[in-house]
Amino acid sequence: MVRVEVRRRVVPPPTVLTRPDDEPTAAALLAAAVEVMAVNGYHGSSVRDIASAAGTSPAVLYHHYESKQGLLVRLCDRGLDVLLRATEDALDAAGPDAADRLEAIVEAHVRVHMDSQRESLIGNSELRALEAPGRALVVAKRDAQQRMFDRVVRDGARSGEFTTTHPDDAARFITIACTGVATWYRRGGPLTDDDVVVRHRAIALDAVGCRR
Amino acid sequence: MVRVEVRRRVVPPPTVLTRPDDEPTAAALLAAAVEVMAVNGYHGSSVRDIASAAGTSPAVLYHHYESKQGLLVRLCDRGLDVLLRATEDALDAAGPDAADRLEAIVEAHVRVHMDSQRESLIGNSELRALEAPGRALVVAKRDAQQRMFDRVVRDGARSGEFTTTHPDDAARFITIACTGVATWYRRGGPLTDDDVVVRHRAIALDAVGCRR
DNA sequence: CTCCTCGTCGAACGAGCGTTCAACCACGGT
DNA sequence: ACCGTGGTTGAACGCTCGTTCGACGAGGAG
Repeated sequence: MVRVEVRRRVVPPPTVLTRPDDEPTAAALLAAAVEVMAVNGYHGSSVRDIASAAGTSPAVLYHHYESKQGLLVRLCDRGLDVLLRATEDALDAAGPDAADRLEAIVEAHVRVHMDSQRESLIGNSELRALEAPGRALVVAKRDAQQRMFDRVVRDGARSGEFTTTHPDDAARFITIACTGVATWYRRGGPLTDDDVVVRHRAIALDAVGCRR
Repeated sequence: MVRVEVRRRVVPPPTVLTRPDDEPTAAALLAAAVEVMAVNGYHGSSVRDIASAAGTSPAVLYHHYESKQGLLVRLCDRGLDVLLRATEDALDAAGPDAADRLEAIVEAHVRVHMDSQRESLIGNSELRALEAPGRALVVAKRDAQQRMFDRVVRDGARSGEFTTTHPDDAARFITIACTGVATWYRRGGPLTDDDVVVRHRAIALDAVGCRR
């Protein structure tokens, strides 16, 4: 009996797929996908729409990405990496006070959702369009992000800096509200980025019952 | 020259369209659409999916609704009516204290988003799938809902019951977090409906800086 | 009994979807 | 000068989409 390695073939040649951003066309396709999907959603955006927005043809999209689905996965994954990285960096730079730490991650989270607004929108509204393998990856990273908020709020509650009696729920409350910034923020609107950050830091502190 | 009335024909017979819920099949179609679209989104759900989930054929869907788009509009519209109605009723029944009023509308908002979870999900994530006329209607009702929160928080801030210095932002913060309940709440999960309500009332009060 | 009306439904329409592929062409090695 | 190679492309694949329509059959009027 001969055992044949069939599984491996499911994954296409990795050289181009694992580093798609080196190729300028791959990056253009990713950017175009962000643009188009943020407006019409995953199922509402056709491969032709995305390709033509990137100035190429559908066929070249398939030279750089496994499929439309693979493009979405890459897009969400990269977006979440940016978010996680920014939040981790903010925590590293913050002092030991729970209030400082909460303000730091709220600011990081909110800024990413303004700077990478469309990626964030897609990452949060197209979770259901992700098929199993990609979804697991994205959900894991979202959970990791949530856990950072949980930890900071829990620490503050334990130390008595925060008076909230429901730290995990308050943490989720805050995360959702800060993520929601991507849904309403408009560059050039009545609030500057800094305005949005300042207010969200303040409201988040209130939400955990921070004595100030 | 003869002028022919062509426009009129675009709109199908109105008797069935203006009161679709009286017809059991129309109601079944609406329920099926909620079920299917909550999972796959508007563009990800086909008319055939919806019709077969309702136990009928695509053709009968077009006897009860103008189009797939019309079905979505009706769905969002009805969902928002339920939400608005619940929130208005809660305000009417609440006392004069800003804290009581905020708790009342938070509870109403959260309960609707748990009871009509799928409708709420669709209404909040498929806004972009709505075409111009329907979208205007839905946006107007969403704004009305937001304005109720704005008013209550502003009143509390003016009277000094709430110490927040950014009442409108806090109101939006709260609305978004409470709307987000529809994205994570699971019936039979670790938290009962009442748990969720109690916690959201408490956190919302904290978020506006309510002295208690 | 006959006819006419009207709701119902299977079948089909053209369009657009995600995806594939064979032909193509520029180009580097021999 | 020649050939082989590998990225690029227009065209096409099979399929599913939203929507339409003509045949059908039950039921009331004459």
